[in-house]
Order: sequence, then structure tokens, then C-alpha cells
Amino acid sequence: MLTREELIEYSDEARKNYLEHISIDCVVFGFHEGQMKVLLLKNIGEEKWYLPGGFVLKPEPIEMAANRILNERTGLDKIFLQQFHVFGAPDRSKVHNDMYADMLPPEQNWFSNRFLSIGYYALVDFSEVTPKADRFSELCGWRDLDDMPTMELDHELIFKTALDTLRLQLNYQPIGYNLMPKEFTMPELQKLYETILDKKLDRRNFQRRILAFGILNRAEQPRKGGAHKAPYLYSFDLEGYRHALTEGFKGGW
Amino acid sequence: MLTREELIEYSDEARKNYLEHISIDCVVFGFHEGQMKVLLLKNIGEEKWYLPGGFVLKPEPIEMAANRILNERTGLDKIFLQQFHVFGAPDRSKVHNDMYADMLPPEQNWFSNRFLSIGYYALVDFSEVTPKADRFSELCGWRDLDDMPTMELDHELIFKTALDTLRLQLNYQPIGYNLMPKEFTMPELQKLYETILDKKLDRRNFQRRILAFGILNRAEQPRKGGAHKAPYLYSFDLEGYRHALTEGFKGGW
DNA sequence: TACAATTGTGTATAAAGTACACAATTGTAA
DNA sequence: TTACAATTGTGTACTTTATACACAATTGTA
Repeated sequence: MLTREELIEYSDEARKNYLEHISIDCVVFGFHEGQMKVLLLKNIGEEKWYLPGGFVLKPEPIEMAANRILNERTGLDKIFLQQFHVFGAPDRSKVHNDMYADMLPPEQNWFSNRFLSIGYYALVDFSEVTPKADRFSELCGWRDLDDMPTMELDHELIFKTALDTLRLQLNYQPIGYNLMPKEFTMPELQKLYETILDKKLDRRNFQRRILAFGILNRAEQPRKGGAHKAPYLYSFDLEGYRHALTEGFKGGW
Repeated sequence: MLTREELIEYSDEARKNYLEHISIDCVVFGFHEGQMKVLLLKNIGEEKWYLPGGFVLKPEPIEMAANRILNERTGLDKIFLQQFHVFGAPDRSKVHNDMYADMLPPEQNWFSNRFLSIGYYALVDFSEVTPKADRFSELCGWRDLDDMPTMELDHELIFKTALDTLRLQLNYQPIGYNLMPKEFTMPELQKLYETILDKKLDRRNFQRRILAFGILNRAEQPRKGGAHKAPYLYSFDLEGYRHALTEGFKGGW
């Protein structure tokens, strides 16, 4: 929550620098210890959760805006980003419209604007992220996919749409290069797929299918030290991966 | 091209009614006599082609805006629309920015704005469309998919992205209900698929596969009068079709 | 040293996709 | 009237992909 003076300053700055009526919201997926995670922000002093988001600078490509916004939250530089939908209901920013409504007249108040939000989802390497809160939030951090809090505005819809899109893309694109560490075992990769899809897959059939895609390289040496039989280590074959990204897996027709 | 007076009037009206920085562009697909068609506009007195487009009214849901814009061009009421991408390069509206640049100062000139364009594609019944030009264009009409002219702005990119999206959706969604007349023959439907995909399909395998989707009903009587053997008539089974639309065809995983 | 947990690999069966052939219908030209 | 070309309806063999399931090997622990 801003004071009146802060609101004036923020509004003036925003109007000067950002495109009006346009915002960006990001669903950042990470994967850690067999759990799919999403990056969320929590308001100062309130149980109000949000997706990380921001605005587009007047001369800035929207893709770059999404990158900049996420760079501020994660410290990451080159982020795998996928635009997936625009959310354009007229009342979607109503909560924010009302929040500061009596502090400042609408023509001066940035938060009185109607915003269309461009949704991006990001796949990031969990271990390389250092979550940083923004000026409105006391907390920026990971939440488990199966333990998401209630979110403000239409952020639950945005999140759900992102997840649906990700699940769909699993059918014709490789996933994992941006989510897994350099080297990983087959069961670890399978866990990623199972978490995204929220269902169990057959271990043997998964291995055959994934290998048939031709996007993995097997290391010579298996991982040692752990309990149980030492599993082989795999890494993504960048050439095959990129090819699969552009060409897609299966023709369908 | 507008006169200075018209530009002033247009700009003032636009600023009053529309959300700034946001536009909508539509790729309207129709199918007629075995040819896929796209609805295009041509500027008055110039060989400049555009996709039909428009702006979003201040209190209007974007989906409704797209519907309104297309209703004005086609006369159609309930249009199958699919949002597919936002085009947000800063220089994408440069041609328009420059066009009226010396007529009016930027802060008053609507066309000096940067616009992000939300891309929608539409599938419509060719025979029910009555193309109507807008105030900037002398001509609104169909062009064959394989005979598209060079287009202005980034409209070629928008068109190409729409077509790619449509081809992708063919793999997990039924297509045709919005494009075909009530009754049609199997070869006619096959032609639609072949046109979209730009490749030949095997007649017998196509029939089996399409029928297996469970979205077609066969009429009792075949079509008569034509040359050659009388083909059966089919219509879409609305229940099955809707089910396939929401559920998708094949799981993949 | 037996055991539980986990990994690697193979095989039988079902389903889906692909390639291809032949018979039936209809208007047209001889 | 009849042969013919064009087109439609249907079926079958073969290949590829997907699914279900079993057993042997490895590793730390009790």
C-alpha cells in the first residue's frame, strides 16, 4: 500500500515511462526436489498473493519487457519465455482500480487505468534463481504447484491458463532443458513430466519414448554415491533439442 | 488517406473512445470451391493491403471488440474467434506513425501512437459473409490462400502466425464446423484439410480417421445430380464436435 | 548376508497409422 | 446402347507406435 505522496510519484513516473493500459504477468515455473514450483509475490502486511508482473516501457519490445521484469525478480538473464494469452476483461484490474480510488483522481492515478495483461510463462533453472521482492511485496518466493494460495485479480486464471498451455505444449515440444540441471537421471526427468501432467507414467515406456525423441545424450559414467543402483546421467542434446523445438515432435497430419 | 481536418476529428474521436496503444488484427479464413480464402482490405487509390482490424472501446472486453470489428466487415454475428498472439515490436506501426506525422503533433495524432496488436483468427462460413469496406479502404474481399498479396505493416507476419497456429490446432481440435456449409461430402471436407495443410492426404485413410473422431453424422440420402457416383452427405455432430473442442483429440501423454 | 528400494532392459499385445486395390455409380462421347 | 473416364465407397495387409507387464542387476542398510 502506498501513501498519497508515493502514489502521486509512482503514477507520474509510470505515466512518463510506460505504455498505458498494458501490463505483463508472468508464471515462472521451476523444478526442485521432484516438485514443480511457481514464483509468487506476497503483499506487505497482507495475505495477498500475486504473480510477478510489470509494465512495458514506451520504446520497449514486449518480449524484452517480460525479460526485464523477470530479471528483476529472479536475477536471471536469458529466460525461456513463452507468450500464451492476453487477459482483457474490463473488470480484471478492478481490485487495483478501487484500491487507490479515493486517494487520487482517475486521470492522474495510474491504478485507475484499465489494463490488458499479456501472459508469459517462463521455465527456469530453480537453482540459479535468487528471488527478489519488489516495492509492493515483502516476499518473493517459490510455492509448490500443488500448494498454491488464493491469488488476487485474475491471477488464478492466468496461472491455470499457463499450466494448461504448458501441458498442451508437452505434446509437440520438448520440455526440460530450461528446467533441469545440466545432468540428470531418467527418473528425475520423468518426475518433471509427471508433475506437469499431474499423473503417473510408466517408467519403461517413458524412457523409450523420451529416448526416441533424440534429444538426450547419455553420459559414460552413472551417478555414484546415492543409495540403490547407480542410475545413468543424461544431458540434453542441444542440436536435437533445438530441432525438436522448431519442428515439433509428431505431425499429427 | 485523411485530410488534416478528418485526421483531427478521427484522432479526437479515437482518443475519446478507444484504449490507447492497443489494436486488434484479424485473419478471417473462409472456404469456397475447394479454396481457402482470407479476408483482406485494400487502401483507396493504393496497392496497399491490410488485414481487417480496429481498436478496443474503453469499457469493452477484447473478445467483444474482435467480434464487433469483424461484424462490421462481414455482417456476421457469432463468429468463431481464436486469440493467437500479441505483436508488440516497437516499430511495427512505423508506417502508420509516419503516414500522418507532419499533419498533426504526436500528442494529438492517434496514428503517432505505438500499438500492440492482438491477433485473432476467425473461421467463417464463406457463403454467409458480405464483405464491407471501411472508411480507409475501397475494397474488402477474399483472396485465395495461395495468392496473397504483399501486405503492409507486420500483417504478413500476423497472417503467417495465424496459419501456423491453425495448422497446429488441426492436430488436437476439430476444424470445419465454422468453415463448411451445413451439409458436405467427405471429399469436400478432405479438401479443406488439404488446403490448410497444403498437402495431399490419402482419401481412404482420411475418411477412416475423421470418422473415428466421432464428430460426423452421415445423411441417409447421398447428394444427387452431380456427375459421377453420388457421394454421401455429412454434417457435424454438434455434441461430439463440442466435446472434441474442449477435450481435444489425442492425449499425447 | 538377507533385504528393500531402485535402476536397466526386454517382450507380448493392442492400437493407430500407412500403403495400396477393387468394385460401384454417373454423365459423356462414340 | 455402350464403352469410358472420373469419382466414390469399402476393405485388407503391413508397419509403426503405444501399452502392459516381468525379471535381473546394483546399492546401502539392518
